Amino acid sequence: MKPGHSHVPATQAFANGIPNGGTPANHVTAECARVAPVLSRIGDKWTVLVVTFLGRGPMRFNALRREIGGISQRMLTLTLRSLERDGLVTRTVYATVPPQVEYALTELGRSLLIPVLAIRDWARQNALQIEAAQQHFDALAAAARPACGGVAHTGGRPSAVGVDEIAHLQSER
Amino acid sequence: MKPGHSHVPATQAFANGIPNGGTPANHVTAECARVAPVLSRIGDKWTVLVVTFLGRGPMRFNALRREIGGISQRMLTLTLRSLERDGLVTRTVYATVPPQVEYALTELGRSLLIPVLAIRDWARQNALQIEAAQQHFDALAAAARPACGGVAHTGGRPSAVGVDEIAHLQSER
DNA sequence: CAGCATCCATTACGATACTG
DNA sequence: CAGTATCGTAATGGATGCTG
Repeated sequence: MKPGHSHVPATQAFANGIPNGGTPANHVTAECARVAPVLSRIGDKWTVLVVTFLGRGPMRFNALRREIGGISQRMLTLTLRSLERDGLVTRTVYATVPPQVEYALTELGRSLLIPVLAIRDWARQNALQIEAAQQHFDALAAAARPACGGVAHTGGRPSAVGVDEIAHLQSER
Repeated sequence: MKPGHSHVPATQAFANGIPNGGTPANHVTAECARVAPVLSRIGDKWTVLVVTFLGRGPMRFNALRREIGGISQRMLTLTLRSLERDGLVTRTVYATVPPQVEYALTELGRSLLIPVLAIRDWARQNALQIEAAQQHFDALAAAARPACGGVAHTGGRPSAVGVDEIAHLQSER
């Protein structure tokens, strides 16, 4: 996600914070208020991809674009800007004709690479197991829903986060 | 969230001397297609929080809600459902009055906890450095942008991402 | 207590067109 | 080549009200 969100989960907690109610969560929420935006960055659609690609070495804009494959120019620009802003990548402009811009991880960026690769590897290793779990879950959900029989209420599933998830990609036109 | 590259020609060879060697490049894109949804899940607004809290032990719905602090019921439900669907948490209903539902990490969920905590710790350790980088970046951006009357010199950079978020940079005070 | 359903605002993202 | 500007759409997520 973009770093734009003004609302971090902690605001409400503190607004409601009863001094006597004694929620043990105070330090936790304060902490995650700082951590949350970083996690949002990690989890947005392209950051991890970009960082891992840059982890192989410096790259120019369109090279990155081509390598990554599905990213729009806009999103690559935005992602790189955010990363630059966070001090995770450097942007070096060579005043040539045509212009060349090279992106590279900073030291901080390389340190991020380590846990990021760990997550990626976890995802890689457990992707099949997760898919299996999903299918199992969906099968049970379908069985538990006596939808058939004529009355089809609107839609069936909200599909907000859960069931859907596999769709929506424009390949090309 | 999911870059379902249905195509992505495997035309590219890495132009930067990547330690890729003989591995076909399309392997990478196919792989990240599987990895991407997992990363999206990780990066959504609440998953990491929920997983880390559950990492401490099983918890009931409203306990979780209270602990986390800023989460709406809807999002907690949705997040837990997704996690359950992915086989990362179990949901146990006790047929008491009033009903009790307990959530706990599965084995898979606990294995996820490891890299997730690594990321969280990274975020924690580098939050200040990132904030500093952001302020530095924003300062430069502001300096490059003449707010009034001045010279509109080329080189005045980003207005795309920057402006909108400096205002909201502070999460809580 | 746990949880769905509905409405609604904000945001993310892709496509497209234009610039230095 | 490497962007920027603008638009439309889809997804995200909060608030509220209803259920067993």
